[in-house]
Amino acid sequence: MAGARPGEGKRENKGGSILTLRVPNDFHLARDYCSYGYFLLAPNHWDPPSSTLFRVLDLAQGPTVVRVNQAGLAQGVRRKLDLSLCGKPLRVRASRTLSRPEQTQVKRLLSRMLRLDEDAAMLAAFHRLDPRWKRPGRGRLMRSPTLFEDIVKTVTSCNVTWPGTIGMNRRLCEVLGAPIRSNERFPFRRTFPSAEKIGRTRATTLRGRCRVGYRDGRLIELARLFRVSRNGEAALDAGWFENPGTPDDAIHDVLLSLPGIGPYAAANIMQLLGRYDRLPLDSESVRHGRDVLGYVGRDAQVMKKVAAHFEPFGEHAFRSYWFEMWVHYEKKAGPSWTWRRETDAAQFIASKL
DNA sequence: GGTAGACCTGGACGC
DNA sequence: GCGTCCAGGTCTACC
Repeated sequence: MAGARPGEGKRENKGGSILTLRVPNDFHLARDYCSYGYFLLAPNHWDPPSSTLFRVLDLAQGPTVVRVNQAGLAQGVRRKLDLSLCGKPLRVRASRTLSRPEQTQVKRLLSRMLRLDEDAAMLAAFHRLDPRWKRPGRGRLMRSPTLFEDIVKTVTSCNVTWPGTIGMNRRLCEVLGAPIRSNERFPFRRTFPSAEKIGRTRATTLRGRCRVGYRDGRLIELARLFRVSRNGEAALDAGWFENPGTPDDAIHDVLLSLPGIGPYAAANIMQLLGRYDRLPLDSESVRHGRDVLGYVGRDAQVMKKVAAHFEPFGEHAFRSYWFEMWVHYEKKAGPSWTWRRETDAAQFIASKL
């Protein structure tokens, strides 16, 4: 189990707290953080030369930036991973001094992002079913620190090209995010906006300044459903979605009933919740079906063939599908941990892949 | 249940 | 620099 025990591995640096976060034996920060496209979306930032993850977090006593490294890493952009780093602890530097509860909060949020609590038995089962990913150690998929952010990122990735998604997320943070208090230079200085903040934002602001287009009303509705009221309750309880005991079908049905969420988005949010049996089929799936799997026919026919191709992977279908596509991207653009957000983003358009 | 068209933005392209 | 076309998933109306 990962995590900094209270009082363990914690130091005060001149600018802020330093924590040590233990990780599972097979965890590699560069490989496992740069495993899903959201690692390129604000307020996440990956710095390839220093193999450092920067992230603005909204903590109990205000926003802070954390810098995360894995112990023993070498400087400079490297195409080949040093897998001997697997399992080495993470060094987390905060931009300010954190209280004890905030240290626990940082641990919890980073653990969700990096899937440090991923079920080891499930990972092993995935590798048995699809041995292609055992040796490279692929299995974890990066996600956001909160379910709400994952949902907003999914909605802003629908019906838009990837550079558009990058722009929407950057502007959501710039316009609605809470600012950090620090004179240091960071890639981002504002949090991802909370459900409370988006829920009380005007549609004209979302459309005009964040340029989310017709998604404005849908994002506000979603935010109001996840917004915690004064009595501490929300119309939608994130804990219910995150609870492993909640049946897959129940979650899927609720997701499909939410504004802005159709079959693709619902399946994608399911995988972000660690439920990998559904495939979020979209135009990328069709491209993959044609270019990599060699299928022919109309889009709908190719999509059906892609679904049938991954059906034997059962409850691990998404991971097999995703890493197959991800390796294809890496063949075109180099290893994901060498990608830069702004300059490499344009490559991730179906027509160019 | 299946299909068509509208919804927006940003990039590519032609002039 | 301007106008046009196109890509992208969801939603609604219609058959």
